[in-house]
Amino acid sequence: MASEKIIYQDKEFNCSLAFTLQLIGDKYKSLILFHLKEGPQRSGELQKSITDISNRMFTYSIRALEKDQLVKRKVYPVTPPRVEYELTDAGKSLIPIILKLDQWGQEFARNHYLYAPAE
Amino acid sequence: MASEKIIYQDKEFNCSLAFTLQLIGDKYKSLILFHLKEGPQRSGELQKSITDISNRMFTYSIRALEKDQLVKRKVYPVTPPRVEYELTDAGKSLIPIILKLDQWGQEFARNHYLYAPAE
DNA sequence: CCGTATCCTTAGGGATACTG
DNA sequence: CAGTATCCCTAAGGATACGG
Repeated sequence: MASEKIIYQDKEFNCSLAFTLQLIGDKYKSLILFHLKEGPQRSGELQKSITDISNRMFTYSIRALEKDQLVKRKVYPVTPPRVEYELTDAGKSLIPIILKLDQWGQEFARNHYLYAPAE
Repeated sequence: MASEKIIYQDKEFNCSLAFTLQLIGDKYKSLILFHLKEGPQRSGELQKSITDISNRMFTYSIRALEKDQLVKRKVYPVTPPRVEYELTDAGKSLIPIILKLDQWGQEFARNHYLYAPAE
């Protein structure tokens, strides 16, 4: 049994699911992890791959993921600067679950006819 | 390939993961589904099982889940009223994934020593 | 190219009180 | 018991501009 409480950033979680959601349950973090699944990506490329994310939220989210050690940041000291992000082992361990969420959404959308008709 | 767009409630999603997150990626919805995994629950019991949810957010979330056909609502015409919620098939299909997220959180917390010491 | 800072708007969410 | 309605506040998030 793991019914003890999790303490993280001055918050208490009596359910580990609630804790997981705190880490990746927002609008962008799991999308970022998802787009890193093939390997390291340049910062700009990564940001572009996530449509409709503002610069501000991209930085905010990737910083949080970095602090939680789900992604690693690599800086190449060149001009102009080159920055790459890649998944840590902990980050990688989330990918199979995120893939399932993606697949689930696909099926749900198909079953409910939510796909826009192809042009 | 399923690279077409998903349209849902006047929003476009070019990634089915983003769509999934729209459905259950907030603070409470997946928690509610999670607590329904054993079977139907009375409204009050369900709400109590989710610590720290306000009445307002409980109603709001369960209505959304109902509209998305992830939970079913059963009303017994008695006084005082008795209302039960249970998972639909679509809702049930999410449980294995949610369980994995829960387990992932447990492990992560253990690896990072985030559990409060037992008393 | 990469990131920070600032300003501003909206949406998420708590507390309380009230009805069938 | 189950649910709405109201009020209010905080945090999520967009847009823009600027600096190393």
